Amino acid sequence: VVEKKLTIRDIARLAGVSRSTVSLVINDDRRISDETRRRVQDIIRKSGYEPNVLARGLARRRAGVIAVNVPRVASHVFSDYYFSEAISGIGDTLAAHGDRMLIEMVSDQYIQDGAHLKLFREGRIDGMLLVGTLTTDSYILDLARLYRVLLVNSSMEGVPGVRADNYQGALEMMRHLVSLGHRRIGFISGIEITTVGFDRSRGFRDGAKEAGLSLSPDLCLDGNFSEESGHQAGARFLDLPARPTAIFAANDMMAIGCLKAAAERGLSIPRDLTIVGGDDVTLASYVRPRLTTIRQPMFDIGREATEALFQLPSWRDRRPVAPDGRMPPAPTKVIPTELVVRESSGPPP
Amino acid sequence: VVEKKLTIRDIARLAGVSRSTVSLVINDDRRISDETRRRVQDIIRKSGYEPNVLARGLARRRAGVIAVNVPRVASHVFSDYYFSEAISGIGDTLAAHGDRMLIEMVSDQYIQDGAHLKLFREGRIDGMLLVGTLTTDSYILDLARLYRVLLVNSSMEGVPGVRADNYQGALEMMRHLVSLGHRRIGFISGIEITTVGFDRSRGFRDGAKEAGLSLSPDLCLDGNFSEESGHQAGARFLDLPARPTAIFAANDMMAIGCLKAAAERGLSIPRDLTIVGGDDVTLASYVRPRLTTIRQPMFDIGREATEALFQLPSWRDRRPVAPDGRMPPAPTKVIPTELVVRESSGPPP
DNA sequence: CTGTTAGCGCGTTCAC
DNA sequence: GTGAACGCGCTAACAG
Repeated sequence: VVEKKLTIRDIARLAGVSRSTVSLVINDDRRISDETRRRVQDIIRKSGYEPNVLARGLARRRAGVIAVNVPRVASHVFSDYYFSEAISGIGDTLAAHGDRMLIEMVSDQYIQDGAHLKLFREGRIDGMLLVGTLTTDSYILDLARLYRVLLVNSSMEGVPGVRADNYQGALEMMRHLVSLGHRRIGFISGIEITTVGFDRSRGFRDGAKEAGLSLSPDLCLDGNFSEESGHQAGARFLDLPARPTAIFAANDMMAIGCLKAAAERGLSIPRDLTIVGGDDVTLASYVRPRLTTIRQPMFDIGREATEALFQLPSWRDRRPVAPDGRMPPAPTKVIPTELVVRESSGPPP
Repeated sequence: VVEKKLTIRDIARLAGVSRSTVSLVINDDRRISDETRRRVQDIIRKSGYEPNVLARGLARRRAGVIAVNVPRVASHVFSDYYFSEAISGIGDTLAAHGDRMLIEMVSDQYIQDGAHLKLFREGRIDGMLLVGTLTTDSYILDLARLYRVLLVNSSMEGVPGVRADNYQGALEMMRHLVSLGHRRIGFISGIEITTVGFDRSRGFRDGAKEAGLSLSPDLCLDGNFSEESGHQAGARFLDLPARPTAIFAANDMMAIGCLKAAAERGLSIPRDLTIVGGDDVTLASYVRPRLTTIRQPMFDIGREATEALFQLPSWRDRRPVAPDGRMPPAPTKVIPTELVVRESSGPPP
């Protein structure tokens, strides 16, 4: 019960032609006559022959594989739709291009070992999509200088990327809150070394400024995207002498933590207090009240990122644009977010 | 700004030895003197040379890659911890073995194209882990006859696999309900052509039999694992003249649908009605009341599956055990589930 | 225009 | 410790 390993030689022999002829047929080269082509194709089909991708990759200098790097831990924590959605978008697009997707779970050790670089050097991959990296991951800069690398939903000077416009998203959220009549809005920041966290903080600040609200330090607390940090910050807000009428948490899990803090104090949402988040995770529409939040189109981001990756010049033909050796600017695409208004936001009491 | 592509030739030249010597050094062969070894290793380290994996794979007849096939759609639907957890377990174990993980999103088209077989034939992968396949996916049988293939959390006669013991899990759930005093237990089945759905149905039936409960058809409704199907079935149960005191849904999403049906009728859980599910998805501990459920250790299953895959004989040396040509039975491992008791289950009113 | 020959891409392995 | 052959397919140059 074994399948004989067929090679291009076997096909050539069976068809009574040379190996190169078979190769030309496979690659649809027009110099092969219809008759020969058909005969060879027939034999290939019947025999179930498939060209060996390793040999092909060697010859073409192209592995036909793209790596998708996700943080080792986040794959647990974020198991929610964030990653799976992005990966679906990436996988779809890669499949359309006939490429495959290698998933790498990145740990600190992985980074220290320089495993990113190794993947390229050993010829395993043609490009790399980085999901969930931190703005402090400086090794990416060197990597991007040498190879096709693209950031998915984060940004870094000099590295190409595709991301959601969380600055604008947070700004819109602020406008939503202000339009409801809120003037005392508490903000719980996320992790500032993620692009998402950083951008939402900026959006909050500028939104507050735009509405002429004071940015008292009481109204800005630090969180870390975890439910527990949201719970703690929420508790502090609610125990303030003059508590905010609305709390804007930089992501949904923290907003859910706030919900808990509010419930513990017998507050009814949104009557007594408005709580909003960001991400639109699955949970956001299952908690009660359902969360008003900022939706990021992760599937589309994955898709766009993959397309953009293919557009990047490979290192072989990357050339400075100017005679002084300046490189062309790294292309970056920003995709709009969507404000999702549900029941957790309402006018102040 | 380019990295010169180094080959084994370059290293050999720099070290003043032959290519084979370099190869032997890389593979820690003892016939190389310490001095030479050190010199070569030094050059390799300093130059950042990495052996080309395509060439190596060609020579060794081993790609160093394992495919993980997940259903194209499920990656949305199940985005919950089921897949991400299994994949984490798989990725961890593969990394420990120095292998990489190729993720394939399987659609109907994919199956029709015979893409599974193609991956092996073209030499891209050494083995395949199948997650979320149906018991009706008969193409797997042929595949497993020829190549290293293993089912993750499902089973099929003649195909090796590692799965959770959902039969036992459902049985325990029934014992839990019975021990609380329930005698009228309604069951909402899942998709019967999944191993999980099938096993939980069996567990329900045997559990009912064990407790001497009647299996009236009123008390068995068909669901399809979706929240909506759980909602509908739950509604039918609750509108029964003699409604069950407990509902056992074959998974959590359907149990959540039941919760909704109960809420619509003003029932308080678990005082008026017990509702339990299966899977222990993230949501299960976020809905109110939190769900009593059956937990499957997906991370461990992923890990065990990967280990088991490596133990499988490769097709090159697969031999019948008996002279009559019988093949050795496909190894299967079953991992215990865990009953998670939360607030959604209690004694009957 | 059709198809062939030769050599390449890169590392492994085995006889010497 | 080395040379040569091998694994498999691609491509440039060339002959019919």
